[in-house]
Formats: sequence, C-alpha cells, structure tokens
Amino acid sequence: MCGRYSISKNIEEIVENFKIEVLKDFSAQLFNAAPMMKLPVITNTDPKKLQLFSWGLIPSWSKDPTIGNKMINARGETIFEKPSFRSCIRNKRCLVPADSFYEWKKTEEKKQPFRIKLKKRGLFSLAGIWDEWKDVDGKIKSTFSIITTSPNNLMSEIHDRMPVILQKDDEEKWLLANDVNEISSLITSYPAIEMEACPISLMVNSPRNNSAEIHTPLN
DNA sequence: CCAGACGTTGTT
DNA sequence: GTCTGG
DNA sequence: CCAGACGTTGTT
DNA sequence: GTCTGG
Repeated sequence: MCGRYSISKNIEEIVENFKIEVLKDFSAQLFNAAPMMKLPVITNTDPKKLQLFSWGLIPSWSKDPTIGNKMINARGETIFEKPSFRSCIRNKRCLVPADSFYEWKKTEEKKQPFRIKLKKRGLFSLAGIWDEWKDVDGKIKSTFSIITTSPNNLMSEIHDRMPVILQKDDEEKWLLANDVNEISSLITSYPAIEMEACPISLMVNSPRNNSAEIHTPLN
C-alpha cells in the first residue's frame, strides 16, 4: 500500500522535470505527504499545469464525501471493474509527482518505516486517477487516488503491495492513452533493480512531522 | 422494477 | 453514474 | 499510512 | 474497536 510519500524537490526542479507552468501557490516541500492533504498532481485534461488535489478519491456521484477517507489507493488488478474507479481509469488519469514513498515493515515486535526511492531518478510519478465531486453548494472538490500493484522483489521484503511508479517515457502515455490495453500495460511493478529502500526513524509516523530529517537513513 | 452499494489494507 | 441483488 | 478522538449540556 | 483528520 502507499499511504505516505514525499515531494520535497523545489518548485523549479518540478517545473523542469514535468515541463509544466509554475504554480504560484505551491512551493512547500512535503516530506510527509499524507491522505486528505492537498497535493500536487498533473491531470490528463490539463497536462501543462500543476494542480493541488486532495488525496482520497471522492467519486462524482458520491453522496457521502467521507468515502474519500477510504479511497487513497485503487487496486490496479481490478480497477477497470470497480464502480468507483472505472470511469476515472478511462478518462481521468493523473501523475502524482514524488521523490520517495514510505512503507512500514510490520513484525510481531515492531513497525519499521522504510523510505523507498529510485537510484537514478530524483523525481518520478506515481500513477493516479482523479475525479471531481460537487457539494450541495455546487462547490467542486478535486480528489485523487494512487494505484497499487503487487510488490517486486525489493518491496516484498517490506510489504505485500506497492504503488505503481511510471517510467519516464510512460508518463505521457499514462495521460494520453485511450485504449484499455495500453492503459493496463502501464500498471506494473517498477523494476526492483532501479529502486532502493532504507530504514528511517519513527519520526515519519506522525503526519505532523514535515522536515528533511525524515529522510535521514537510520544508523 | 427499485434499493443499495460503490474501497483498500491489515488484522483477526 | 452504474452495477448488483432482491 | 499513523495519530487521535471517541460526548452533552449549560455557562462564559 | 472504529472513525476522522492530517
């Protein structure tokens, strides 16, 4: 599962990497991006802009917006079948910029958080879907969810799920694809050989902690 | 036909 | 909105 | 994901 | 235990 990640590069790096417009109201470094927070995404409908959407997908038809608390991930294996996701996966996909994500290895004795990043890419995209929900006053709430899949050899040591990470060349395809087979082919486990995992302190546990110190390797 | 659900992960 | 279950 | 709350009435 | 909030 992916329930926490970081997007801590400065805005100039993000703009350069994704070839997008500067978004003036986003400059924060997020070492501890958590569900319900407004986080930067790049949508298929507006691929030249960085927008801030809330993490936790609320389907457009939903009467109870708290459903978003549970929709932080979407299983890649069944995403075309689920009522909450099927329209999104066809028409509303997004890139979720990140520079690492966190998973907790749980044993009987303890929960050990790990930070996972890519060896050669500072910034990468998690595959996402998004939707827009209108409240009773007609106010639009834009939300997103991160797609998960089975773990690769590195991740299976820590956890039984991992987020879908897109190859650089696949980012544009993820936004533009309109063929189900093409979309499906992008929902894969990123190669373990290109990733590294490192234990970090329990500081990451509290979403209130948001400092560079979170990335410090243990020991 | 209408009513009701619509999700994931982890833990038991 | 759309699908499943009754 | 983890942390933290989890309740009402009446009074200021 | 379970839900909400970050």
